Amino acid sequence: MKVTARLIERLSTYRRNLQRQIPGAKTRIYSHELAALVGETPALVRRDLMTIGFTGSPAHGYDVPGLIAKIAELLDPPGGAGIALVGVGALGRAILRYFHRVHPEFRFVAAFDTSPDKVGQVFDGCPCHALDDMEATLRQKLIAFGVIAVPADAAQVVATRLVRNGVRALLNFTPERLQMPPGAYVEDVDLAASLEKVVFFGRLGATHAACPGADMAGPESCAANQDAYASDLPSANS
Amino acid sequence: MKVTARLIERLSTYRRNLQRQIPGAKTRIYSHELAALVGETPALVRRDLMTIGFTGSPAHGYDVPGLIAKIAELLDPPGGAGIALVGVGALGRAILRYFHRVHPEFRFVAAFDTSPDKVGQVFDGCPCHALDDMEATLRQKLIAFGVIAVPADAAQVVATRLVRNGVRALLNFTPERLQMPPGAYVEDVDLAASLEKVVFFGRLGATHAACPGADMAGPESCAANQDAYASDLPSANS
DNA sequence: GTCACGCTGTGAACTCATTCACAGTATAGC
DNA sequence: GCTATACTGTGAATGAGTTCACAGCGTGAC
Repeated sequence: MKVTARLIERLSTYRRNLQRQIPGAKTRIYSHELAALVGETPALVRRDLMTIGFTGSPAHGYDVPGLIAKIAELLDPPGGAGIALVGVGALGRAILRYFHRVHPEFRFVAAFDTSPDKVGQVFDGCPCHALDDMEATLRQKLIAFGVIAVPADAAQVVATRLVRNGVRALLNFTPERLQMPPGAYVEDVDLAASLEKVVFFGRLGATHAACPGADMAGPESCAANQDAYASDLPSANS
Repeated sequence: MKVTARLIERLSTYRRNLQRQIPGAKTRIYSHELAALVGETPALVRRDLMTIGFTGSPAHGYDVPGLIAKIAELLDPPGGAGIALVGVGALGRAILRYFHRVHPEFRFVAAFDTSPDKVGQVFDGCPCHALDDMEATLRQKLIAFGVIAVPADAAQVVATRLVRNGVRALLNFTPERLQMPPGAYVEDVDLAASLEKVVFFGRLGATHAACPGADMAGPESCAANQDAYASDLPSANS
């Protein structure tokens, strides 16, 4: 089974979108339906499900609960993942709140910050420790995953401390490229670069009539779904 | 010039990392130096600069201020971009604060929320309006870019309203796949999927010794830079 | 019972992105 | 001035990732 990051990302959205359907309304789904749900092609959906070894039937498509279970088996760690957050600033707190409310399956079991008035507080169920307690806390709670939401200059230092104490993968909100030992994984979320893309392609779409096709080609969602826009959407006026 | 989203993303990080260097310390840079700075290959850096039509000299490499200027010319809209935020919850406020502090070049000129106690307030320099004022405000301030940080169910409705009133590109923090008219651009930031990747590949790295190479191949940063880790890093103990 | 349909599973084709590899060239050293 | 060096610019090779296209099959209609 060749597992790429893109595949994991898509599996995650498959599951999320399947769960979002009214439960029980549809216990089976065709590749083209799931594809429409997540904005991919039916062929890719079929290939992905083939890749993870989940098979459907030509007659009824794929079994929804079974697929959700299969994805869970693949993605979810057996005991539930304990995650640490470093940096309880505005971004850090937003992350804690967001996951606490929307994705409680990700358990943030410890946060770390330098600020004395944050240490000791509990943010959305996650206790904030002093940075000095990091080593002890990480080892005691067997934390294997970390989220870095500190200023860029501190990122590498923090990352190094995390991986030295059992953390094996990081979500990095810093623009810094982190040096990691082999085997460790870093997923970067670069908000500035993302917004930069928005501004660039938005400007493009304005000038030329086009994102797609000709010359300066915009990607992804850009003009995907040329069909069925406009009038027959959930109306939003007034 | 064939411009892809990946290219824009890299250009953004090239610039950010060049600017982060002590100004004036280095007015020229070689492709392999820039590559090391951003975690890419020298060949890709050269290809990217070639793509945007920026040339260096074999003797001295690329001119740093010139390159920064060239990227700015390409990425930055002439008048500065006016951006709107919809959804001033925890995530929305964090976004406002983050960009206000770290990237003030992105000007958030209006925010929108349903909650009456937020309307009228100013968050990090960005005034919050009622959702009903969206149409007027967007048109009056000529806002062309939007950031969606509302609950998933509201995302499509909000997106539709935005693009109907002049917004041409969106940054979408919702897992919802937005239906857009052709020419409009959506950049998705899926925090749950990102964390899911972290958990998955972190777990992999634990079990097998490997992310790279064999069989279940992890991507990106995973074990990139096997060199120079460990002891000679900015020390972080105690 | 038989037929036609529409779906899955998948090898092969294709497209896009990255890396290789080297010709061309400007400098520094001798 | 001439040679060795180290880099850029870029066509070609490679390698992912995605889509095509179709064989195979279970189901519903008649």
